[in-house]
Amino acid sequence: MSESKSIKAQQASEDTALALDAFLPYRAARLATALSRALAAQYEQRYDISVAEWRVLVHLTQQTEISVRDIFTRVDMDRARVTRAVQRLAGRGYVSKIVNQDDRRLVKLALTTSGTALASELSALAAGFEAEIMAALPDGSRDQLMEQFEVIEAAIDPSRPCPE
Amino acid sequence: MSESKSIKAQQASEDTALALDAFLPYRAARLATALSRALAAQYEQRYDISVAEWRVLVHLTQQTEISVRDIFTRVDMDRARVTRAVQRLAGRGYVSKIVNQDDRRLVKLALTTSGTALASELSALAAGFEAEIMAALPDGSRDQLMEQFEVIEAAIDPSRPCPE
DNA sequence: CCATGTTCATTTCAAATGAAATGATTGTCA
DNA sequence: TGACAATCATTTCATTTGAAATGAACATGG
Repeated sequence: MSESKSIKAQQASEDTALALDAFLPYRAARLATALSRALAAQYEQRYDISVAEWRVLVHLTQQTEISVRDIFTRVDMDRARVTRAVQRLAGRGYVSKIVNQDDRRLVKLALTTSGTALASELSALAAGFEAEIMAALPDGSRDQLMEQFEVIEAAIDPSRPCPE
Repeated sequence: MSESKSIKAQQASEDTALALDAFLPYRAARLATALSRALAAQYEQRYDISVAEWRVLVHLTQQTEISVRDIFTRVDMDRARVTRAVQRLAGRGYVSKIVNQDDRRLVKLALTTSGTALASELSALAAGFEAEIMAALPDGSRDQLMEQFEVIEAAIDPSRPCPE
């Protein structure tokens, strides 16, 4: 092992050096993938459900009779990704797709009976997962976090209600 | 427009309904992609650099004479992704790759002169980006956020120093 | 010194991804 | 009414992704 191999840990031009560990976008990405992976590990195998499918399911738990567009605009996913997730969920009988007769370009999505059951299980699992994690933080941290997330997102996206 | 089309906003089994907007993994993912996209928009075109390449560059700003493994273990990326990012950076003359003579399986990566210059520009840009965002939050929020991220990651990953 | 097992970086290959194209439907406005 | 634009879901296609395979170099234990 090249122990004292003159570890030249050369800090390239200190003035501009950026500590990646303390850099918000990087840390946010790391946190998000860690959370996503840990949660997915709890259902992907057991239920054979992808993250995209999970999001569609949970979203339909809140509002049903909704279109593909309604989902991908709200759920931060690509149109194609939502379409595919819905296709697979429909193929497995968890979601029903019927053409909206008022506007036949739209599709009315809804959970089937088994879809509702599945969504309930997943929701319970997810709630438990989150509770377990938040238990490591002091009370109120959750609301505080959400509030901070909200502010940051607003600061990023100019199309948001940005007072000033 | 099907105004009063009996929007049956049916809340499937309220007890298990999960508010996606208040669900930490979802919000973290949304925040991360928003940050990543906004930042990438500032350099991807101008410098023709991907997120993976950006991470490698910035990482080499902190420690050089380092291997591919050192990077992907610390930077939350796949081995293959790091290899590819390094390949492209090397091909464009930003990064040098030399075989480590003490252990010829390893590669010693380092920024070239132009790589150092590019990294400096990108670091400055990134720092500015972050500062602009953090300005929307009260003082101290940044450290607080990082601390919370740290705790959450520790709560997720059992392989971390989890006192108890 | 040899055999076996590890650890690297890279490549392979199948699956996921998303931007743009498509086709079907609706809105608009002359 | 009819041409033209807009909107929706889906599909296409080229790129990206990551898990596993590969090959090269080292470590270990007989």
